[in-house]
Amino acid sequence: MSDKPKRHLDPQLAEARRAQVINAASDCFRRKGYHAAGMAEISKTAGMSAGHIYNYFDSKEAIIEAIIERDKEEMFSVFNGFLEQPGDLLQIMVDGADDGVEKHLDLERSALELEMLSEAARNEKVAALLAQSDTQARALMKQLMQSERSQIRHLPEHELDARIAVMFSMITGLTMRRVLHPELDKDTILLALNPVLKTLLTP
Amino acid sequence: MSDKPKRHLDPQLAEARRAQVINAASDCFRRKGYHAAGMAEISKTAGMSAGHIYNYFDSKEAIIEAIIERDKEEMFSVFNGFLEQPGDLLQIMVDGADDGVEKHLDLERSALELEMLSEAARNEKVAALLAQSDTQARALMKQLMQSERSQIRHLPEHELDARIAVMFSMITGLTMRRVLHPELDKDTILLALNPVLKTLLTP
Amino acid sequence: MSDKPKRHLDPQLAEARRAQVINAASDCFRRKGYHAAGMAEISKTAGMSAGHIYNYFDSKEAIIEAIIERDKEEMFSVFNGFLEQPGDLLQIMVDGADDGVEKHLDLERSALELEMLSEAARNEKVAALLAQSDTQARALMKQLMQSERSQIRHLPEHELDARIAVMFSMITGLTMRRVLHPELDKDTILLALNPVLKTLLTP
Amino acid sequence: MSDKPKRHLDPQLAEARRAQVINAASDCFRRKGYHAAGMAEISKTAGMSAGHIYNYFDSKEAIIEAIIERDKEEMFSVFNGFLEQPGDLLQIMVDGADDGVEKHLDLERSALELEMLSEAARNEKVAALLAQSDTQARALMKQLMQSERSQIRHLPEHELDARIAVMFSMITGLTMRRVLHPELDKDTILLALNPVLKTLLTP
DNA sequence: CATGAATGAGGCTTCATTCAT
DNA sequence: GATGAATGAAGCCTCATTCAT
Repeated sequence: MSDKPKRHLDPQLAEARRAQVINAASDCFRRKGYHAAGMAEISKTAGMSAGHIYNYFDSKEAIIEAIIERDKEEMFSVFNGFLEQPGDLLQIMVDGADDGVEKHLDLERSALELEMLSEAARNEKVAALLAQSDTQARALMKQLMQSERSQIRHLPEHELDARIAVMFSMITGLTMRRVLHPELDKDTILLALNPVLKTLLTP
Repeated sequence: MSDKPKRHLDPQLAEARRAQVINAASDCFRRKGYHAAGMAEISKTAGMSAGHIYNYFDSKEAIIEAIIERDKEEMFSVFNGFLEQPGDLLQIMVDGADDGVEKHLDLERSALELEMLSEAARNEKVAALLAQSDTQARALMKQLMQSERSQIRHLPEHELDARIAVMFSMITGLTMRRVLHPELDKDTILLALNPVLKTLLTP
Repeated sequence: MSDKPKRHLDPQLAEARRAQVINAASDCFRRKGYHAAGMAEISKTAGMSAGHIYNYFDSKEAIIEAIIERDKEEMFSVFNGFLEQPGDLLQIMVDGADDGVEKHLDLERSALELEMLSEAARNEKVAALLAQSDTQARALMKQLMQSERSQIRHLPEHELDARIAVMFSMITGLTMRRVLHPELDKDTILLALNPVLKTLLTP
Repeated sequence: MSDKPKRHLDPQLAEARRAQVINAASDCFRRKGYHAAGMAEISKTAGMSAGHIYNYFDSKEAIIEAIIERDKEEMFSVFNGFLEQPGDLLQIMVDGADDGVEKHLDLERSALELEMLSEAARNEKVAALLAQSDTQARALMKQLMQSERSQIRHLPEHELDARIAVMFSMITGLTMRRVLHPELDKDTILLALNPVLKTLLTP
């Protein structure tokens, strides 16, 4: 598939450059969307010539793939935070919802997530990466649900899977909501979200 | 704004042609995305020359706007179906969820909805149309929730708004879910969705 | 060249239709220019379907050719007016200049004349028609200059040709002037034009 | 207005490229006219890809504007030549007319000037640039007429303005004349032009 | 390693012209 | 005679990608 392994003499510098590009592209995609953000803008934001970016990424598409990879890692740390936190799972989630809703209501974040999903609908590689990320997130969530601190640790797996699917749907949906309904505020959401979380996290 | 009202002598033919284009464009946007689908492909799919499309639509953008309008009308009839249906609202929604989840899990439908949301994130006109459609949908939902057949008709408005926001988030989220998690099936979802609906539709 | 003689059953009607189109196109070209005026607009202005115009003219180009032909005839009558007028030629021309300058300062008229000259620079047929019209105008002018009422009727022909060339240049130039210098008014022009006319029309 | 200043690292190269495009476009506009000359042809003539032209010009319109600017500068140097030349103004102009008429009779030059005027009749920006150029030319001419070497330096300004308008009309008109009357030669024109110049440049 | 000049395919849109009715 | 729906070539412009330096 890739004929050009593109070895770099200084792997550390290379990694730094890749990060520069990923961050810059991330910003640009957020602001303008994947299609509307041009390589020219990305290169300017990254402080690097357009041509040089191709020494680190095979294509614009490869950049969005790298962003997904990075976001997956961010997601891991969020879940790890939950895993390490003491106390009842329901309480953790309800507390986390406060921050989480705020974060997911961020309009620019929505835009980027939408771009990626949208791209996934027709780009197999992107779809595979996102699906993989989602699978791992669900696995981590299930692990949480089966931990000692969970009131539903004894429910059958299939039941847990169902609850996770619905819970994740809700989170994704909240992210999208902002596009359609920008005046919606965090507190309103929490008013209805908390009872739903309770439904999903208690037997 | 538009100097060319472009009256058509045979309004029926004109409407048929518009529908041809809207359907063709829907397909193309689903398959390739709004940006990637070219007018050439749309025109071929519609069985009509590219130039001729411009006798019915001012621009490619006008086509996606028409699609949104069409979908809005479809949404109205779904709600009207609910409004005319007898019986307890919770029961209606739980029954409706059966069909609804199936419909929303349809991968092609998801792709098109994603395209539109995605476009909305940076196209104000599209955003406005979708927001308007969403506002009306929420109003209809509130009307349902305040009808005699609803167990929560006496809750404060703000509470109803919150529940609606979360409920709609979940529906949108389910639509997106399919992209990330294609092996998810309807019955699994209903397993967890029904209790959540109950939570949202009872005091 | 023309395979389709296009005989019309009712030649009078046909001529009326041609005139309709010529007048409409004349207006449109004046307002928008030859290229910018579309057949759609011309047909609307003419009160006739676009397709039907092609029963009377082979192409858009044929229309501008017909306009030139019409204008040539207008030009004839102006000269005929001069020929029939009594009195000294210089006086006639000085008097005529008053009206003429006004007419030639008309901005829309300039636009149409410019369009035609511009088209002539690359369309042989148009060039030929305009040249023919110009040749006849110069011949008529020479006839005037050689008439009894002219003070310069005994100058050698070559001298007359030269004066005509310069005089016609000035008229064309005044027409164009309006585009570059719109605030220029008739009286200012006459102030300098009359002495020049005198120079050209006296020995 | 323009978000992309498009700085070029090597300003000399950039200027050379701009000149390449300007020259190529001049040729194409002459031959085919502004509208009929396509970017494809211009790019081929310039020996440069069509896309690359847009690194130096924002649009096709910007190219014609640059041509106007270039011609304005040429015009300045002609006037500066006159200003620096010693001797009586009338003599200078009569001598200048010899070269000037030749230059203005050049068919290709005419074609381009016609294109620009023609475009000015419906493109405000082009009209403004040409008008500005013309205004400056008239100012320079007035300066000449008011210099010591002029026999008419004491005439009232309004009288000078009038003479300038008529003189410039004549020059523009001569340029156009060639299109209608190609067999006209320089000597014939001078025969009548010199007395007119004398009329305009003496009290 | 790094640049940005250069390419060229492809995008949306317009419009003179044709033709079935 | 008359219509206007339909065509399709051509137009201007954008942008991911390459390559000489």
